Amino acid sequence: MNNYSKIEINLIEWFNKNKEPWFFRKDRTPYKVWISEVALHQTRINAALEPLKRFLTIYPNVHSLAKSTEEKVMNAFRGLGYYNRAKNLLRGAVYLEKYYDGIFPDTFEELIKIPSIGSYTAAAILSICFQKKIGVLDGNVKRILSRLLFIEKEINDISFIKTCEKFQNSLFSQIKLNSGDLNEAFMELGQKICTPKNPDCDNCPISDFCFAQKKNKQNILPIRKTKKENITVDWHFFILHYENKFLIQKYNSFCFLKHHWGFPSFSSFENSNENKYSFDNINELTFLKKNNYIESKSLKPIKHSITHHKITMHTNILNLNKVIKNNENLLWVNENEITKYLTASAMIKVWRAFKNN
DNA sequence: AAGTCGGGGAA
DNA sequence: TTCCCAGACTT
Repeated sequence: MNNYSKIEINLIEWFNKNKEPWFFRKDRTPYKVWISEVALHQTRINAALEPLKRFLTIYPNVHSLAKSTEEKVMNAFRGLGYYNRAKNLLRGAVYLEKYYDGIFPDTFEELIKIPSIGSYTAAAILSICFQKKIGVLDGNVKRILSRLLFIEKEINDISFIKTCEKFQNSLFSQIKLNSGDLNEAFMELGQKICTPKNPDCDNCPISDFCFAQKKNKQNILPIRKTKKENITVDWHFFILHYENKFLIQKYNSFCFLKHHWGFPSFSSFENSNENKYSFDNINELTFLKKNNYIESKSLKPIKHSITHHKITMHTNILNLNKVIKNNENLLWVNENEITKYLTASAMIKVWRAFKNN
């Protein structure tokens, strides 16, 4: 038996003993695998479980998703972050309806043309749903292979990827068991054993084949690009209160959370004197210039982060004595309606802080 | 090839 | 607290 076979058998055996009974592993239709994989991109499984369940309940199939709207899909995706994924899921569903009558194709070339499906998601769908012999290459697998094969190239370097793909082609071309299981085994190994820090090599089913482990260098791999420096940001929100309503607006061209609904706000950045406003024209919100409010109050600042921005959120509550006119980007809503509009975690944090105040 | 986009869990 | 990372798209 060659090493590829041993790796396959050891991994599958380990997976059968240790796999988690995630709900999204029960019904492996291409649609559910697609949505699940996209929801799990760049996020921890535990954090994604409830939002994913909710999304699949609201949109149980391609057709229901395809006929929805961007705003509703983003709200169904709330809590998961990277909301372009939600918009791309909608685009993907529309594309599937238009070109495939809602039925998933089963080739790599066709799948990656669908919005939101890249090489990772295509390989996941092909192996899990169609038993195609193709390896997925996500962050987990890259980390494992960097150690297993001792790849000292920077992760995502073209030669790093080539080395991984060459190994996977050899492994999967001679696979005897289920290729979807083998892919999931790799990823779950990355979550539980071959972790970013302090991998648990003693309990690793393939440590006998791991070159990094032989050299005791598993902790220095994979090699990553030096990360972008954090930027400190102060983000000021205005909760405008008039009778029973609150003013929210669409962030069409703001620096954060584009296309989300939120409270009128502006950000100030370190090393910059220029503030970014969530409203296009400062005259839209005359309260900032004139004293149109009866009383104001501030909440305790809240910490938040968006990619490399370290944000302190400041909330000002203003009780107005006259209403600011609506336009398409400004909306007065009551407490019950507002939760339908607030999608991003940052905004929900602000709203909760206000409610608990 | 590089920039962008959220969020929470681990250390 | 700080650090870390489970892709795809646009330019």
